[in-house]
Amino acid sequence: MAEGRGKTGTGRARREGRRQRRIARRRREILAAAARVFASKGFAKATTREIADEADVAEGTLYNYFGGKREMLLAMAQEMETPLDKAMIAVSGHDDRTAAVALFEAALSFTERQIPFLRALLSEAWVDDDLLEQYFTARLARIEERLREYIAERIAVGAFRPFDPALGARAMIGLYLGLVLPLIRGIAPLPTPEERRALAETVTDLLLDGVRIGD
Amino acid sequence: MAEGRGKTGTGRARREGRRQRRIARRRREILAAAARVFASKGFAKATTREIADEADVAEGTLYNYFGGKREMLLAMAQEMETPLDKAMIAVSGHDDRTAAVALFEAALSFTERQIPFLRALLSEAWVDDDLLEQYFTARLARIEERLREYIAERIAVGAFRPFDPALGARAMIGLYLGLVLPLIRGIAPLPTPEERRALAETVTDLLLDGVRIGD
Amino acid sequence: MAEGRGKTGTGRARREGRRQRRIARRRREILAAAARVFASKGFAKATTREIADEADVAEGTLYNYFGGKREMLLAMAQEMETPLDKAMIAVSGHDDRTAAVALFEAALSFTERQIPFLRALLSEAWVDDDLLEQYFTARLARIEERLREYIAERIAVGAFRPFDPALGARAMIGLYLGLVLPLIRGIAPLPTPEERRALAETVTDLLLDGVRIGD
Amino acid sequence: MAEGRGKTGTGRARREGRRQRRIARRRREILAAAARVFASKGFAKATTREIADEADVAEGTLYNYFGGKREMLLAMAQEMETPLDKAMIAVSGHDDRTAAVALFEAALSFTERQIPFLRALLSEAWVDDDLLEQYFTARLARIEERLREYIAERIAVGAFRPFDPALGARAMIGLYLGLVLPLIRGIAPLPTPEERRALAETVTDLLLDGVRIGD
DNA sequence: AATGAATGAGATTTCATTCAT
DNA sequence: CATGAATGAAATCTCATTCAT
Repeated sequence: MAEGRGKTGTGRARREGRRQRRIARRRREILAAAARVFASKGFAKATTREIADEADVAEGTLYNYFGGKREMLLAMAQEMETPLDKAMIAVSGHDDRTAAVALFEAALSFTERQIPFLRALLSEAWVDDDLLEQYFTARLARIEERLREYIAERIAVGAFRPFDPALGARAMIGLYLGLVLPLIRGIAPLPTPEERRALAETVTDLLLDGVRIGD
Repeated sequence: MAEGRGKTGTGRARREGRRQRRIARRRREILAAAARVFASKGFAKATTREIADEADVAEGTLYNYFGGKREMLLAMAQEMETPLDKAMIAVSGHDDRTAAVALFEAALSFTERQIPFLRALLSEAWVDDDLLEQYFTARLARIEERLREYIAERIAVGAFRPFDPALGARAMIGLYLGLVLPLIRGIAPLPTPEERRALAETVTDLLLDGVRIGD
Repeated sequence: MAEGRGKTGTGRARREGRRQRRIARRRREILAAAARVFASKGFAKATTREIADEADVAEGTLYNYFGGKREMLLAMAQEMETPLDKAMIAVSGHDDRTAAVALFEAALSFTERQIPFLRALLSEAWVDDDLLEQYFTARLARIEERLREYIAERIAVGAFRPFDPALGARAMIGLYLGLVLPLIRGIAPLPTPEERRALAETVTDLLLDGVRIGD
Repeated sequence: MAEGRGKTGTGRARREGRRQRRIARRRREILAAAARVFASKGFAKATTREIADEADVAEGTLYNYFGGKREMLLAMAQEMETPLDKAMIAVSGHDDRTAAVALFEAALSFTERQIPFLRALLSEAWVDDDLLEQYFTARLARIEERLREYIAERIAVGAFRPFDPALGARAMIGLYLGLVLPLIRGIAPLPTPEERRALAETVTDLLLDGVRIGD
């Protein structure tokens, strides 16, 4: 912040910088270790000893970086990207199919990147209302609203057949969740990029034109 | 001493019957109490003290009916109906839309009836592979297979457009799961019967004909 | 007490007698069952449920016959014969060897008859001073005293070489205990009557003349 | 940073050494406390709370040193010396009487040193077959075999009168056990060194020459 | 008298957190 | 900052005893 303090100052600053980076790195390592443990046994069954072992530090060290077990979970939630807004803006202007496929792919790949955090957080969000609301419901609600508006508009211009936009939005999000949860839980294998695209296209086509031939 | 105890015999049998019923009732009460507690705090955080309080018995009494906390969970799983087979048979012969709406409604109403058990079990199934496999994955896999066959057949006769039946089946189950999980988790309000039907119809129509007008 | 009360009285008395005998028999059965359980797991680890199962009655029934678990143990102790006095009197007048062999055999066969009770009681007497004192130390002390007197007298008349009678008595009782404990504990096989006699004779000869030839 | 840390290196090593010793000492303290408690109430009735109180640590601390109550018992058994082999070798070459007296004294003094452990272990060995076999029967069997061989040999050279060596060995061990158990149990006072020697001599003389004068 | 379900005190064990080194 | 032993609250489970039937 204060600059130009000569050699010593710079040296101290540099050292300070290294220290900061070292601390940040250690923090990330611990968080990643905690995520792995939470993911595999659930938050409640995970022990600080296990986390410490996984992170290769002593138990006491955990408390130099986090206030406690629960704070690690909250830190994970905050660390997680909130990505879909960008993706939604990026696809505006394209036709329905292109946009939908791109969005679906983006959502899938975002999910995959966050799997350990998501798996860890969901284990607890299933029973913790605050966590669920703050980090999941709230985010999904924003997306759902956008979808609702989009659908309503497409119906208004006669591009979509008339149906309840709210139900439609819920169904789309439901479809996404239902496909993605087995990935997070680890019972469905991660798709290759090609499979991901094929999945996105198939689902998009089903959504747009349905399964049935004729009308 | 010997014989001539029509009355006595009956009396003893009757008493035994009452006893059996009393025991079965108590067992159900405890299981329901456990389900409520598991559902609200998750299996791991639930304590036997809370379950006992909720069931209004002493802690020790729990162990006269179940071997321990985990056995209560397994008892819940076994108590749960496996219903969809019947429903699938019931709708065979109807046209696609009628059958699909009926199935979806059946699945929804089955789910609603089992909400406390489902919520309790899922909290643990999220971190317990055995439980997940035995009581969820296995059941869903059977349903998924049936769907796959059905789709393949409809494509073969030219009623459905050609797409990967496996992906289609996964997508349908995913759609169901995604819609139903918020209900189980308790963040979406239970639909009224009318809403349930509307939801089933909307989803079915989306599935069959898609959102888009024209082709 | 009051006799000649006619038919009814006699009938009632008879019935009462039967009842008394039935009760006494049931009591003995329960005590024997308890002894078996105590013997195999020790008093502390034995459970009333196990005793009840072994005796083929309900748990509550135990409390109609005994005040509780501990009272069963005490009842065992009281039930046990105190036999050696008679035996000691019986052998007086015989020569040393005959008397000693007979005594040793009597002690062995008494012990064998009481094995379940002894094993049960000793498990607890090892840690319960009252029980040990009341039922073991006290009895042995009486026997030890008699032995001491006997030895002193034989030394006085020049039949035994001079040695400390107290130590000698302790050694004899110790010899008996050390031989008999493995039987009670169940790690040495019960001797046949012939083996018992051979053991008694060998031990007696060792005691009287030692192992060494010459002098 | 690199090298030149003769002092530091030594310091760290020293600290580590102190730590190791502190841990070992604490372990011994806990084990001794456990032995006292087991000895006075028996293994089954002893509670971890009592052990912790006796050792003046918190209950949880016990589990930093031992896996549980039973592991404490096993640790005691393993900690116990197995001494008599050395003693038996030490006396070979002496005449019978000198050797026997020395052995008996050695056995007595070994026993006395181990009294708390022995008393603790025997309380459980009385009802636990594995413990008895592993830590008592097995050791005694080895000693018994040696005695048997020794007796057989002495009989062969005409030094001992002919009798069953197996019975003789059993009798000698029985004599030892019977004399020593009251000491372990705490009902006979510990002998002074002089009394110990007198006891060893008396018992040896009885064994060698018997009580009887003449033949 | 017999039964066995209910009880609740108490035992063992785990684990998040603290703190002296 | 790192360490890891100590802590003690809390959880699960057992079992002797009671008591309504």
